[in-house]
Parts: sequence; C-alpha cells; structure tokens
Amino acid sequence: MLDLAILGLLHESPMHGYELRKQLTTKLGAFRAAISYGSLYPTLRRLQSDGWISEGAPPAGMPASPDEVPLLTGKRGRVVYTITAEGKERFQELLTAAGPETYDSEAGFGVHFAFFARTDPATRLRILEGRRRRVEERREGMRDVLSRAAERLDAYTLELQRHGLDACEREVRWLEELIANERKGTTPQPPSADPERSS
Amino acid sequence: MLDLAILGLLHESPMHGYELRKQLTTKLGAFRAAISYGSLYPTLRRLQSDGWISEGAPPAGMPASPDEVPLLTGKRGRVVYTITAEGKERFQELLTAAGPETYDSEAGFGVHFAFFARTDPATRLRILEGRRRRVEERREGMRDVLSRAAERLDAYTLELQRHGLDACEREVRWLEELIANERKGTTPQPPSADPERSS
DNA sequence: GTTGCGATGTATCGGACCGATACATCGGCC
DNA sequence: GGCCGATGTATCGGTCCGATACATCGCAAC
Repeated sequence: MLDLAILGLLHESPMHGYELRKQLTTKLGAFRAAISYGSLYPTLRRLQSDGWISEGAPPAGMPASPDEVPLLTGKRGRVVYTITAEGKERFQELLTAAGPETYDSEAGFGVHFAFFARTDPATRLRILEGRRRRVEERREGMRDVLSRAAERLDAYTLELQRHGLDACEREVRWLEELIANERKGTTPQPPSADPERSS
Repeated sequence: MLDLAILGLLHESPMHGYELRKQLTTKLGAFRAAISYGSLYPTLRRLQSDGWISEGAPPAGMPASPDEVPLLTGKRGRVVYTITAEGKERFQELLTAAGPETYDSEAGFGVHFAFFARTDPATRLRILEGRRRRVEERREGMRDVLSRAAERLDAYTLELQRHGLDACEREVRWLEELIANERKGTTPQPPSADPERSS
C-alpha cells in the first residue's frame, strides 16, 4: 500500500521524506488520515534496498555540497529520493495488480484511486466494481441489523447504524456514477494524457 | 480500543470468542470493518491476565459439561469469557477517559459512540465536540486543496477530494445534530437509563 | 544580538491490529 | 459413509501508527 503511494509520488518528482509525507497526507487525505513517519522511513529504506528508489541525484543543478557535511549523518541534510527505472516498472505492476486488499480497506482503495489517471481503463473498472461489491456487502449487513434487530438496540447504536448505512448508500451511488462514466469512456475529465513519457 | 469494545460486549453478557467477533463486527460495522482473530485472542488473553475478564463461569444454568472434555485444551470446547467486577470498573474508566485517540480514528470514535448509552452526558458531549473538531480540520484541509490547487490535479484526484469533502460535511452536520440533542438533554431516545447497577 | 520558538527534517521503538493459515468439531446433505 | 460448510480456538509475520528524540533553520521579540 505505502509502496504504491510512495512510488507514485516519486514518479511525479524527486522528494525528501518530509515533503513526501505532506503530499501523501493531502493527496490521500480523503480516505486515510495521515502517514506516520514510523511507516514512512522504514518503507523508504526497504524500497531503496529493493532498488526501486535511490538516494540523492536530483536531475540537474545543485551538485552536492558546499563543504563536507552535506547529506551524511553529520549534518543530516535532507535526503532526496528519486525513483529508478525499475521502480517505475514496479509502480505499473502494483497499479495493475489490484487484488482484494484493494477493495477491502479504505486506504487501499484510496491510494489506487488517487493514481487512476495512470491506470489503464480495464483495471480502473475492475477496481471500481470490486469496491462497489464490498460496500454493497457492508450496506446489506447494516440493513439487516436495522430491519431485524432494531428494537433490541439502544438509540445510539441505532443512530450509528443509520449513519453508516447512509454513508454506504452514498458511496455506492458515487461508485455507480464513476462506473457509468468509465463504461462510456468519459472519465471525469480526460486529463492531459501524458504528463511525461518514461526515460 | 479493543479492550473497551470487548469489555463493553461482555458487560452485556458472557460470550466466547467467535460470538464476540460477530457481535463486534455488526455493532461496530458502521465505522470499522471487522476485528481479526489475530487481535481478538491475544487481547482476550491479556484482559484475562489483567483480571478484567475470567474464563468460564456462566452465572446460572449450564453447570459445565456432560462428560469430561468440556472446556479445556483437550477437546477445546468453546471458552466462555465473563467480565469481572474489576472489569466493569475498568470499562467505566475507559469509557470516561476519552483522549485524542478517541476523536482521531474512525474506529476509536465508533467504539466509544457504540457505548454512549452507558456513557455519562458530559463525556458524550466532550467526545462529540472533539470528533467534530477533527472532522472540521480534515474538511478545511480538503477545501484548501480544492480551492488552491484544483487546476494542478488530475480529474480523479479531484473527484476523490470532492467525495471526501462531501463525506466530511455530512459527518459534521450529523455531529451538529447529535450535539444539539445532547445539549437539550434529548438524546436520540432516553434509554432505559440503568440496565443494571454494579455488584 | 541573542534568545526563544515554530516549521522543517530524519529517525527509532514498542505496540496495536490485520491477513493468512492451521486445525479440530459438529451438523446436515447426498 | 463421506464430504462440506459453519462453528470454534489459536498463532505468526508483517504493516502501520503514536510517541518520542534530536538537529537545523529562519524570524520575531526583547
């Protein structure tokens, strides 16, 4: 999950950890609250040792350091991460491989959706329909509770169920719309289509 | 989080793990998906070693076993957990101690809300207002994104933000209503008020 | 001018929780 | 008689979070 999100952001431009977290928070803020450093930094380390990203190397300008202490542990200047060619392949791979974990968690779906502009139409449709199915299941569960056991629940629990049911119904409608658009080929707005071509 | 949920359910009646999970899933299904056994059983063990719950001992009827293999590891019959007197105190303690973690996570808020019928009015109000504040913050964040950087985002990210913003606005309205009701003293429905008194 | 303070920035540790998996029992259905 | 799905207990590895620590920078107040 985090892998995909990080690779996706670094695909747009190199960044250091702090900035990465801010972008993550705003871009994915709709579905998950925030990414913790306790996840971010270990993940960055892992991605690096797997070869998907590399340290330093901003493309042009800013050679390295004025003196001697620039980006090692001494002064610990900001470490800029750049996605590698293998990382870009890995990103596409993760984008397309949308298993059940993509539909189940809010976060998983949110991350995938956030990169829909880079996802091929077939995968988009698959994810949207999978997600819809999950939310429908949740919805049915809550409907059952409300219809079958309403009198046995206190007012607050009842209210909670009602609110949850409402949210589910809304999300299903939202997904229906998106699916219909996908089917027509009319995505929300055909974006600029190729902000960058690889290498 | 799980502690509170489990103690709350066992407060209503003794149960074994499987049943506990089912109840947890339906009762809290509105805000969090499901509780995993990988969380449930270790937590039960911890609660037991802390003295908040105890194994076996349904209060009346069903003495223990027909033969010899009933609820030990041999046949591994269902293990029924019962809340202890200390556990009930602990439950009240957790109910009232509603720190920031209560507002931050969906799950945390959901669990607390699910037991509002047993929570004193002041704490209810505190939690609802805290939650509202958090959701408002999220909402403002998304509004900023939409107003300040709309043109720099692709259509899907934009749509995600819009949907998230809408959900936040709805939740704030919902909370406003609940808060207004609390202030009037008119909770959704004044429940039976004292289902049981301690000891 | 220095002192303090908030934003920027990197990093780790313990713990909570999840997903997959294993295994055992029970009831019914073919 | 055998299979299968629901019930039931349990563990393991891994992901992610929350708290915390610490260091640098710019700027504003004094």
